[in-house]
Amino acid sequence: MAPPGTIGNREREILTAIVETFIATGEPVGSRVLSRSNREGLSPATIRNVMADLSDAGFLEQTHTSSGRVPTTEAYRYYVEQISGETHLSAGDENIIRESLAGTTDASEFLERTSRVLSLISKNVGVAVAVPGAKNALEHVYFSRLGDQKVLAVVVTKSGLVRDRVLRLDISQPDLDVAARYINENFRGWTMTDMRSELQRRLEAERSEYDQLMKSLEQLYKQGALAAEPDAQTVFVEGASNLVANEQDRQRLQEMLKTLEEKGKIVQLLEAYLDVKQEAVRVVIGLDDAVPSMSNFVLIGAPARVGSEVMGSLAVIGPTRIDYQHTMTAVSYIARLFDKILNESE
Amino acid sequence: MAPPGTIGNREREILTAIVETFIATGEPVGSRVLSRSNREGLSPATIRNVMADLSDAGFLEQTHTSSGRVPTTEAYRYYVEQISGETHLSAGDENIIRESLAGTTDASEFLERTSRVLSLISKNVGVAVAVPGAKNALEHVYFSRLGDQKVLAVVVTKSGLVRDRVLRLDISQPDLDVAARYINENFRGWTMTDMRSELQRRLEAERSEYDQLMKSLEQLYKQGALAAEPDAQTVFVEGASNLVANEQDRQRLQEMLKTLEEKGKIVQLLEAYLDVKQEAVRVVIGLDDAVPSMSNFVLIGAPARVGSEVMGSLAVIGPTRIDYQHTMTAVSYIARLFDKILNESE
DNA sequence: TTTCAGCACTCAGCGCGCGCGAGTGCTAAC
DNA sequence: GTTAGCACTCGCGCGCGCTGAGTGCTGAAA
Repeated sequence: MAPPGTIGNREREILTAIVETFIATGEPVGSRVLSRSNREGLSPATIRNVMADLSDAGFLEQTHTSSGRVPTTEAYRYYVEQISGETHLSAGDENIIRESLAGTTDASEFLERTSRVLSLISKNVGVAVAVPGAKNALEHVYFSRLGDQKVLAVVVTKSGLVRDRVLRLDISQPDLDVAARYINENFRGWTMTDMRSELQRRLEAERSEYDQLMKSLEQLYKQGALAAEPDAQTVFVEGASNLVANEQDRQRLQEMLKTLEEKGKIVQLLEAYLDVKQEAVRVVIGLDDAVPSMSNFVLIGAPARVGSEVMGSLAVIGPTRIDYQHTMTAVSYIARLFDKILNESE
Repeated sequence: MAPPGTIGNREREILTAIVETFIATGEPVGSRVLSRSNREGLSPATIRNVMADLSDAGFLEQTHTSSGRVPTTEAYRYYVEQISGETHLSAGDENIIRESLAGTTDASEFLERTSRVLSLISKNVGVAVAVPGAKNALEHVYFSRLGDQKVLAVVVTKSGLVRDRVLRLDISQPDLDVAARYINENFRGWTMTDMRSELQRRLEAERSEYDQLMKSLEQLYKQGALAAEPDAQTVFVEGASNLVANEQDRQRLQEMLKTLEEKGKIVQLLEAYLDVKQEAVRVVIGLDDAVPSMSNFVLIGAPARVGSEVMGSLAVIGPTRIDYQHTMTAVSYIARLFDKILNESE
């Protein structure tokens, strides 16, 4: 017998088999079925011994003394380590993805569709968020007087992210044009964050002169015309209805749905777990420390980037007994497609 | 005894009492409780007689022979007819509404928040849709070349609806400016629909000349720069998680959630049932012919208008045992507020 | 004619006991 | 190290009877 905590070849094989059959059936797996599907033809008794060891090592649990075994969070972590590397996307999935995402030109639209595609393919919750834009480079701004006291502000980033808002301000169109020209000429190519802080510095410094331009800029700035906080519209969640099938407890189901409605929480979740610096698909098993009701749920996600610039992230949220292989492949494929499609037109 | 089908004074009073206590408790109501709460002090036996009549008339149902009575769809319809007219918004609700909606300047933002506010107040599903914009008057368009082959198109309507999209096109900025100026000078104030058809006519007519302007316009038009189809982003649904508490059947729950995810279906639902020409709050009881799984659900909605122009609609979707009085008041209040807030700055 | 007390009847829900069967751990033999 | 055998555990489904809320009906009082 292997020392507790360690995993030998035999153990690994059986653990993998348990995880896979549990994912397939959703029911605790016993030694009998396992022995039948085992190609080495081990007897149930032998398997029981191994299972006992795996239980000691913390990879398996029993709902009650005489039930089959259920993989623990640890078991899934181990399982995912084993399988990662292999990738093959089914033709059907590839079709769905290509059809839904072809012809997309801007990041926001791509991400919105992505959430839908992911939910379709994984039969779970697909989410996507577009990065606040704070780190994006400014392409240009555009101000336009609307009605009596309303001003439309449009901010466009190099990466094609567009964001508009209507402000309650009373500035004439010529003044707006001057302000826009000032920003476009001085700050094109700056990140939003840098631009904001530099602008603020200049406003402070030149307060004394206080000409019309500075006055307009200050008003625009204060009303958030150039703000870059996460925007509610840039979080996309799709397929929440799939949770109904995957969570029996009504109380928890309701809490999870509520969480998914809070866009801010989603952003937080993805930011906390997805290391945007790393390109690969990331699998987080057990989301309970972020969202208590999601203890037996996982996040499979990846950053969405164009070249080296991070534009957002995409992920699938599903129960621990999700099809990891399948989902990881799809996520990774779409992440690469994102880069490819959005790069080709720059 | 009143002839079957008709409702006398006594019957009406009892029916109202039944509907109200059922809404409050959610459990079939029997003759005993009813007699206790009845201020005329009728005995259970008498009430039973009346209840039998109401059952015959199709206003009450029993889940089984020896259970209390449950109001039918008909009963709710009758009940709503009775109560409509009275309105008083609680101070708490008014606060929530004022706080959430104050300072909103554009219709889209207002409607988005409205869906959240409605879901909070009614503890049910709040929805809001912004009208496609087809009937909105054009304020101006704005085209901007982004990257190598990308063009940003922004369309602004008089009512403050902004809509942007990125197109894959290769037109120079000067050409874009010419095109934008052409549209702004010729079509400002036109409805989107009229503008589109007139533009198409001109394109056809002047095809022979085929100068650069016409060429740009045609490309822009074809890529949908001026399109006005319903946009996914202009449908707001909030509070879907509240359904968990209100629908016991998992199958149906899942179907309903799925329906709420299909933005198109929501638009359809509101369009079908809300007569935008009419200003008042509309209550639709039993949504089964539109959505089979929503047979015991109701829609309480109103058009959102600025002056006489319809900008969208807002509604609450909830179970038949919703607090009609309360919800209707909130919906009506917000609809009026919409007009007031968005009007004052034009 | 209307109201109501009394009574027999219905039936969902609940708790209880029981047997089935899947699955286990342990032991002893190979 | 492997495995057959065996005693044991325990969730689950089923049937049963009781309880209590609620009904319809009848016949008497107002």
